[in-house]
Amino acid sequence: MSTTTQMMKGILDGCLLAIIKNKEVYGYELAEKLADYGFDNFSEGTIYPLLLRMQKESFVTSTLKKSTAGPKRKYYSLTEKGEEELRDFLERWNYLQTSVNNVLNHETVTRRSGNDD
Amino acid sequence: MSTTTQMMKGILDGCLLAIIKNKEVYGYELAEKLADYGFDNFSEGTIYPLLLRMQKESFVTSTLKKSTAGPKRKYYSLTEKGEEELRDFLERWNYLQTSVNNVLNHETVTRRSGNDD
DNA sequence: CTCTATACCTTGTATAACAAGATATCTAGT
DNA sequence: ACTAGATATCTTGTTATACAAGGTATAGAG
Repeated sequence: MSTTTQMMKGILDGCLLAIIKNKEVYGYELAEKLADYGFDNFSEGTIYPLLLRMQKESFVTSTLKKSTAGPKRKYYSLTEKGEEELRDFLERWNYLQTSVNNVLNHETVTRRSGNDD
Repeated sequence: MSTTTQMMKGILDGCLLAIIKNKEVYGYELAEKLADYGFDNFSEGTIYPLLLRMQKESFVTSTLKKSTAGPKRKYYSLTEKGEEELRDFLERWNYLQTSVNNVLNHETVTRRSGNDD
């Protein structure tokens, strides 16, 4: 398992949420399109289980549509709950970025008061 | 398990490397000091196994020193290999940050040559 | 009818964070 | 001496998630 793989844990789902919000997509497309954003290609064994998980949690819904060449595609779109989850992710991601960069620059922080989310 | 927990995977070790490079520290201290950088307190069940792992991989070395109040402290410092690992981590982290932020801003990336956009 | 590309899904494995608990050391109070 | 509490380290078992490897199915081209 690569080291970058570990860094994607808990981050990839937020990325998918952001992509789906922008534009209806199907799984097979995602596995390829992520490269457009600078990621290495993600395996289908990663994408599909994640999409099913997110649907189970009602973050996304799916509809089958005919393909021009192959079996039907399952297009995903964001639910209201998914948008909320995306907003939460954005907050967590920004906070993580700041904290990690603080460590890397040896900049300590005056602690937030009584905040535990 | 919290959602932020997942996001720390493969990131915490780089953070520890950065802290240790800056200043010799012992494990118990780390578990507390990370809060200064904006992180929630990390459990000792996270810190100690990670330090042992990094020592096993020769990223850090340790020396026991007397404590003013309690058992001996195991102070860790960076090896040459550890510094190299830290540089690698920095690169991976910066690349990850950029890629994730690209996704979140829907900014695709022109990969390699053939740029006619 | 076969081959290839497209499209989706499942099973099992590896890794890393963490909760819970075990162990040991030192000081202070009784 | 004994007890309590803070300090300090380590281990075991659980959980979440990325991924490799494999399976299934559809459609067009030859």
